[in-house]
Formats: sequence, structure tokens, C-alpha cells
Amino acid sequence: MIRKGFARLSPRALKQVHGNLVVKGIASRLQPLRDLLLACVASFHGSMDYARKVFDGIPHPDLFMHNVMVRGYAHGGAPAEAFSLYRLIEVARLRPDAFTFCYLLRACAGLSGSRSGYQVHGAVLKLGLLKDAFIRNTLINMHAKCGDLQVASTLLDEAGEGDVVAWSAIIAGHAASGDLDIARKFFDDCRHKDLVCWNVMVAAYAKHGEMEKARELINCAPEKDVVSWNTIITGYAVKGMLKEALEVLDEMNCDGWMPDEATIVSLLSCCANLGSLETGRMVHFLHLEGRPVSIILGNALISMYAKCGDVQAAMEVFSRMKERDVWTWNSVIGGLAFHGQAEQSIQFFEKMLEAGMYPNAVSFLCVLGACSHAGLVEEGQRYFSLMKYRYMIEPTARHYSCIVDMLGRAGLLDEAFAVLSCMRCEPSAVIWRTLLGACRIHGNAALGKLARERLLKMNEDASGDYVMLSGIYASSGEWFGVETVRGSMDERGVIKVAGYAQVDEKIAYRSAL
DNA sequence: CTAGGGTTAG
Repeated sequence: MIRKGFARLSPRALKQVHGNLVVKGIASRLQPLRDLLLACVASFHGSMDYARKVFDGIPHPDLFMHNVMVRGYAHGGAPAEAFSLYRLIEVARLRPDAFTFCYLLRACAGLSGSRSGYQVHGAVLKLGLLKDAFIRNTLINMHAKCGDLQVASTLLDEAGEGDVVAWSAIIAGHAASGDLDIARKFFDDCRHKDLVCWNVMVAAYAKHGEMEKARELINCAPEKDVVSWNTIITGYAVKGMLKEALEVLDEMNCDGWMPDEATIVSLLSCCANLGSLETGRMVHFLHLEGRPVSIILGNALISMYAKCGDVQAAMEVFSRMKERDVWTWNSVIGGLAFHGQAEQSIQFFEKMLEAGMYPNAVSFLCVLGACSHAGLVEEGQRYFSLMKYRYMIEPTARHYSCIVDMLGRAGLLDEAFAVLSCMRCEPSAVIWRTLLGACRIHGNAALGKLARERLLKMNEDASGDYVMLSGIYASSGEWFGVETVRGSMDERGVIKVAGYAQVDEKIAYRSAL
């Protein structure tokens, strides 16, 4: 009676079904539990939390159930959890099958540069599963995605000419490593191109900003689907070409295609980055009222409204969402911080912790940004420690940049330098430049000189740093320093637009007076 | 319950 149809139920209804199974005492029979698990993985829009609760409540889950969980984690971008479930399969002394390895290899494809892909490859060989075309193609995809195109090509030879799935995986792999010409060569050599194959090549151009080539190719395609159109729209969207993206939306409409969630999400992100609230609202209306709002769509909506300044609309979307993930919270925290609403941003960070959500590196970047913006030095330092010592998140150059900026704005230049000095990674040019800027504002010529020297050593286009440094010397009354800097500018042949240099010097003059 | 394509936060 409850065999089929779970997948169409809402999360709430699923919880009821789960409860009924328990009450009626049939929660120990296999098939209803398999169906329930499948439905949980399918119905909670990528969140595996509830499925995991159900799974953990099953006394002796079979291989099928383990596989469903591995699949859920692998598709949901949680490779570590996929592997931990694989370990449970071993602990339960179950024998993993081709399904298990397909999912596991998919998880590996998301772990670029890791050895785990080779380990799974080894296990596949050991179990003699390589003759399975699904396994082989997933292996090709994994190696191609992780950059080992040598191994991928060898496997392609075994797959032969007719296997278009293997070919598209190779094309995507070359595109991912930036070799568009080689990708195109494989595309041209592919004998039995299908729709996916065309879309892979179009996406390769679009991802690298080659929109003319992407358009040219899609115009030659024998058929298109909603993914083909979304590929083009996303290409324009990431370049900030909103007008062009919207024109493609019209074009796909004329061709008889309705925008789907991916279309809307892409357009929203473009509107968010450009601050185009009116267009963002219009795009929001493309999503039909009454249709479920997935986590990704909700996140994109929050981000768009928050960044465009309509905080109330962002909060409405947030409060209507049934399930939230760390991206949801980060979108709110980051959106508020971006828009200068630091206090609110910090409030939401605290609410996120209260809700039991585990913050990640981006969460801290957002809240540190808010602290820096509002000059809340103590709070910022507290969050920085929380991140390092409680959540054990290693700060990236961006986090340091935030902290240095925060301390620098407050005039705590020595503290800023101290943080920068004990960084585990090499300080980036951005960080030195941040310090340099703070030195100029607060007139610390000695530290500014040091920062400038480090910047020059980094051997990149540093024309902005020369100008900034001339500001430092000027603001602390060391006019001789200005001459020296401008002299070395000429020697090294750094070209700086005169207007900018003049404006900068005027500011320096003013702060010196 | 299996393979290749498009979608979110900094």
C-alpha cells in the first residue's frame, strides 16, 4: 500500500509516513524502508539530514540502503560523507557492488587532486568490475575531472568509438583543465554526437567566457533542450551581461522552452552581482507561484534581494524556507554585510549558531567582513578565534585580509602587522596592499615602506602601490620620499594614468595639511 | 538505486 508514491510526498508528509511505519511496527520490513529512504534522499532538496536520521534508525540496513545513502551524499556534494558510508558498508561486512562504486566515483570526481579516486579505481580492478560500461565511464569522468587525462584516455580506448558517454566525459575533462582546443578536437572527432555532447562543448566555451564561440556552436546544434539554453544564459550571467542573458531567455521562449530552476538561479545571481533589483524581481516572477522553492533557488533569491538592498524581501524568502543549509545562512549574513548592515549581519550569524548550523569558512568571511565594515574590532577578533580554535577552520588569505583591513582601519597597525607576520600561508599582495592603504591613512611611513618593499618583491603590476606609497610619504611629510618613489617608478617603467596619480596626490596633500 | 551537460553564498 505504501510501496510507490513516496517520492511525490512533501518532506512533512514523509515524516508522517515515517512515523506511521514506526507506530504500525512495520519499520523493520525492508521494502518500505528502502522506499522511504529513497524518497527522503529525493525530497529534501539535497539535504541528507533527515535521510540520515531514518538510516541511523534502521537496525541492519542492507546494501541497497547503504547505496542510496552513498548516492545521496555523492550527488549532494558531500564526498567525505559518501566515503564514511562506504566504510559502514565494510563494517557491516556487506559486499559493495557496481552501484556503490558508481556513486563513490562520482564523489571522487568532486575531490580534485586527491588520491581517493585511484584507491577506488584499485578496488574496482580488484573486484573485476571494469568490464561494466557504467563503471568504466564513471572512471573516465572521474579521472578526467581530476586532471589525469592520461588514464582517462586509456580507458576511452577500451570504451571504443561508439560510446558517446565516454567521449563527452573526455571532452568535459579537457575543457576543465583549460585545453579548449583539445576538447574541440575530441568533439570534432566524436562519431556519434548526441545532445549532451553538444551541450558539453558549448558549456566549455561558455565557462571560459568564449561566448561568441559558444553561440556559434549552439547555432549549429541539430537540437537543443533547456540545458543548452541555460548553458548560454549562465555564460552571459557570469560575465555580468544581463541584457544578453535576458535576450537568450526570450529566444528560448520563442523556441518553446520554459525557464526552469537553473535558468532562474543563474539570472538571479547575475542580478545580485549587478544590484539590479527591478530585473531581479521580474526574474523572481518567472518562478511559478505554488511550485516548491528548493534550497538553491531560495538561496539565490535571498542573495539577490539582500545584495540589491531589499532586505525585507530577503527575510521573507528566508522565513518561508522549510529547509535551510549553510549557504542559506551565509547568503543572509553576507548580503547584509555587503550592504553595510553589519549589526544585522552579526545577529544572523549568532542565530545561525543557535539554530545548530555548522558555520564554514565563508560564514566567517562574511561575519568578519561585517565586523571590519562597522569597526567592531573586538567582535572581529573574537570571531577570528572562534573560527580557528572552536571550529578548527584554517583561515585563508581572504580571512587574514579581512582582519588586517579591520585592524588597519582602526589604526591598530602594529596589531595588523603582527597578524600578518604569523600567517601560515604566504601573505598575498592584497594583504600587503591593505596594510599599505592603512599605513597611508594613519601616516605610518616605516611600516608602509616595509609593505611596499614586500609588494615590489612580489613582481606583479604594482603601479597602484607606487602611487599609494607616494601618498604615505606625503601624508607624513616626507617629501623626499615622494621623489624617490616616483624616481623608481620611472626606472621600472611603470605606467600610471596621470589623472589618477594627480588625484591621489591631491588627497595626500589634503591629509598632510 | 547505475555513466557524460546547465543552477546558489565569499
